[in-house]
Amino acid sequence: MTTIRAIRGMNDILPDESDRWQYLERTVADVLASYGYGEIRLPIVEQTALFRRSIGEVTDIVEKEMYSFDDRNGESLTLRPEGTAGCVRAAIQHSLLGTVQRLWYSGPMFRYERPQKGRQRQFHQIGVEVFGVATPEIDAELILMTARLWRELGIDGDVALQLNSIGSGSDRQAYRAALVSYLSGHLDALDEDSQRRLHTNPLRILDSKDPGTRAVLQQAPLLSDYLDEESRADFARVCELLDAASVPYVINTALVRGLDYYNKTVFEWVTDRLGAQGTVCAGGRYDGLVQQLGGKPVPGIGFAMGKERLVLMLEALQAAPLPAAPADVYVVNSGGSAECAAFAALESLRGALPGLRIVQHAGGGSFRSQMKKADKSGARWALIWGDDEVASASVTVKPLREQGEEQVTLPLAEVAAFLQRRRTPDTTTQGN
RNA sequence: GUGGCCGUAGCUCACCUGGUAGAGCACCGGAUUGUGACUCCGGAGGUAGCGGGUUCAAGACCCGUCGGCCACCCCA
Repeated sequence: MTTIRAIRGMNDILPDESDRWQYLERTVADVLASYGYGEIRLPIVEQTALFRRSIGEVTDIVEKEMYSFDDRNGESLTLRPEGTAGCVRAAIQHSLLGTVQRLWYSGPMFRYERPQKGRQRQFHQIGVEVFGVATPEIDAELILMTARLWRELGIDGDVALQLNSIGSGSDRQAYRAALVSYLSGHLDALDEDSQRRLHTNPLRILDSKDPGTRAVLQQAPLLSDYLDEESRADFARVCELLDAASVPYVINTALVRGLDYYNKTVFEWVTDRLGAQGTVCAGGRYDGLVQQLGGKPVPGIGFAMGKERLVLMLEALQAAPLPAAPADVYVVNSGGSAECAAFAALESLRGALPGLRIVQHAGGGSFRSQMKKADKSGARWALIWGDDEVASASVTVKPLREQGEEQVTLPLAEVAAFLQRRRTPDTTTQGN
């Protein structure tokens, strides 16, 4: 019998790692709440047409990376490859767009790509979207919020902000024509990928890594020369607000973003700690998208961060708190009536001391082997029930960590108070 | 989709130029009839990813295949 494995690129997150994930999720949720953002929970599956119409027909995502399938009624559905489209769809569907909306969501996304460090087929993002604000202070708000988040997470020293404006759709169209015209004159100096992109997504050529292509780009027309007045002014204002808040950034004129719906401000937080997939958070404005998907002409802006990549950062920088041992108290017993006594006493102990993590030994074995498990569990205390304790309605409390403390046998009625007195303010104990 | 490296015990790895598997850690039991950590003793655990080929003989060599990692591409 062949054993069944998880799908390539879709990983299990084991208890060792989930501590770090929870730390990330808690911290993000707290920061978002402190700026007044509300959580929206969205389906993982949407109509395929939603993504085709928003992300762009000629993007790699739509052309070859979507997990699409026919529903039983023949309708084409797709596992969401990103979150913005679904969020916009929900905002339109539920008429949320009459007022400003500050929203966030969290969950899995799916793209059929070759897995590598920081990239998998099922990956997890936290996304943030704001609808209904056309002015650039919201651009700055989002960026400031992410900057605060990196500080809270303790990774701010290892991420850098890149910023650009890609102007309006018509700015970009004019620029695209100029760029294609220029590059067409140097066709044989371009690498193979860039030659292909000349016809599909010419702006992506700007961030090519090929030295020959980069040389050609030296003399290429600049997108910034094609921006209209409003785009220039808004971008200048974003920079001004960031300066005022002392958030450092670098303007990267090659920064374009892969999805079609972006316009004006785009930004990326990048790191050199993660190998080739160094973008940890990215986003931008998408003022035409709501209308494009059938809503009123409401401006939008948003970003997404990759949870896997942030977790890798936390790990690399040892920024997350050490994982807590799973137990505060480990309970051993000699079976039979001692087991019954332990069960009864522990239920009332859990009621009396909420939050105290009490692990009851299961699976039998000698006291010796049970004590070994107690030690391995990282628990601070072992509670011991044997025949003597049952006979005297008491329990033995043995300290496993403290130096110099003796084990004591207490009447059952006093155990809760005893443990309560000795609980540290921070109830978590450090394990392994 | 393309390329490079790699698949030996649960984990990290060894077995040198082919002679039918070994260590450390982890796990289980014991030394200590009801008490962990250190130490000592013992035990279990592998059809060497899978399939084919070369050979008297393959974990070692060759081909294929599946899987992993990293990079290209793409992007969070």
